[in-house]
Amino acid sequence: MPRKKSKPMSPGALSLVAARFKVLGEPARLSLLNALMQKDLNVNELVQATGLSQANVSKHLGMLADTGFVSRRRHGLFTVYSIEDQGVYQLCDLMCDSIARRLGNDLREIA
Amino acid sequence: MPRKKSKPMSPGALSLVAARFKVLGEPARLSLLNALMQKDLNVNELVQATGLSQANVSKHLGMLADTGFVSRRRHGLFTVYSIEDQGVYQLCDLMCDSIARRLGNDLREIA
DNA sequence: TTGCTATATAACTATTCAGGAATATAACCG
DNA sequence: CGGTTATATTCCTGAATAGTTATATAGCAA
Repeated sequence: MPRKKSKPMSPGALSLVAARFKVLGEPARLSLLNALMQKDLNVNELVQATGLSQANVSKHLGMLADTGFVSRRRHGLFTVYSIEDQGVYQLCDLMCDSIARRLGNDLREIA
Repeated sequence: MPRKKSKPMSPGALSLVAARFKVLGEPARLSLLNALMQKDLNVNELVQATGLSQANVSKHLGMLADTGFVSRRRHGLFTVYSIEDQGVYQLCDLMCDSIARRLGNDLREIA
């Protein structure tokens, strides 16, 4: 039973939305966000939390900041990052729900 | 003021979630989903609705079906697709909200 | 100033992947 | 059966981009 709720998106809105989903679609960036969801962290702490290289972390953080998902503030030598777009919590929760449903459906198909 | 709500995701969960976000992160696929959000459509109708080539549409539909976002049923010669994962409605709504907030913030920064 | 640490950026490489062209498969009709 | 339509798939090429290495910038301390 289809739901047919939301209004259709314009082509412009579509590419904006897609671009934003794509930012969340990289494991490295999602890993950074995941770490920041626990507490604000500086770059070196994020390097240790994720196991990524410093250059790679900085690059992805730059992209996350440019797209407004995180914000940064300097604290002496350090740059501390925090979640800026609180929507990422719900987005990740929803996606996890979606995966849980999918796993349940798959199991049913096998059985 | 940070929120710190969700529990941290395991590396395995992270890559699953990222992979799923990535599926939504392609304009062509999001466009197909957007069309299907209005009503179920067959491949040729989706070709016309999106302006994409038939091969391209079939390929993206295959990926959307493999990941459980859409389902397909054959109807004679036609294959009719429909939204299977109802979560895409909320996901798109949330992302649109996120964009709206971001645009508002940007304007405030300029002013 | 020099030196040190933290972070950002630039240049390069390698991989991923979207799109197109051609072909294959499937389902119907005569 | 052959023919036609609808859809799927295969192969290829080009563009986008993640990751590495090296370097640059920023801030602090002596």
